[in-house]
Amino acid sequence: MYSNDLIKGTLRTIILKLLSENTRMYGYEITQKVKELTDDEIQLTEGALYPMLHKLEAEGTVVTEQINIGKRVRKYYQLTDQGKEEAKEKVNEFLRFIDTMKDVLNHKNSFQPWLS
Amino acid sequence: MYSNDLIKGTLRTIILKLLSENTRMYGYEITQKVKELTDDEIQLTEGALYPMLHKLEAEGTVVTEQINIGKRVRKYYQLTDQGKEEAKEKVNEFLRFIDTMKDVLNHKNSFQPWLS
DNA sequence: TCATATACATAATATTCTTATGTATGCATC
DNA sequence: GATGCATACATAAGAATATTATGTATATGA
Repeated sequence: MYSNDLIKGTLRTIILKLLSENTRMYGYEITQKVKELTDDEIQLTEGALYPMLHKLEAEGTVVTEQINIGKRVRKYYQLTDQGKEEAKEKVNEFLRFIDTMKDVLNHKNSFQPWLS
Repeated sequence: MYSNDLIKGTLRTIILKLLSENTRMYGYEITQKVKELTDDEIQLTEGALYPMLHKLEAEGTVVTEQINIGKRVRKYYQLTDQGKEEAKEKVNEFLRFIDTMKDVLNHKNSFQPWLS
């Protein structure tokens, strides 16, 4: 498990990516998929996930569909056309961003002969 | 320039990395170095930077030294031993994290023959 | 029956960021 | 000498997003 603060700012992008690959998913399914893909290293918390899903819906990025599974309700989320577009952009931007971050974090920033 | 929300959660790690390579730096210098390293793609805002530096000082991660440059004051930040340790950990953890994120964001998550 | 998994949700709080604002010096140029 | 830009610090209000805790309820296997 990573320390929590690394995940900040990535939640939206993760959700959009998964929805862009899966046509439709429900909240709990998203948490499980992320656990699986990251070998338990990233675990989404419900208190962050559900508010974000609601926000995406309010924005028109996703639409929902409620399905009854036995007596339980399951709420599916699916990208709108606008959402699909946004997903592509966000994912690409994030991939570029992490390459930039790699440059920063791998870079030797100064020559300090007294340390060698 | 990246959209702002990508930078979230990375500020602390960026600062620690730069300080671990440069023995000591002042706030403005950090903003300029990041601009330079990222070809202007990441620009730290002062409203985020200074509070974070103050927090790092309060935690004992860095110590400060004020230098007079003409009539202006410049405040240098330098990692403590504890800070050096933390810097290594945070940077390594972040590099691992972005590899994990790459897995998530590059992964084809399901086989959907009706889409091909 | 008891624990765990599935499945949703919200509320209080904390953290961290943006945006705006303030102070002040140094320097080049019009 | 005024004006603008760069240097250099700082804080405050507000927004966004996360954590932690809690609540509801069904399903299932030991």
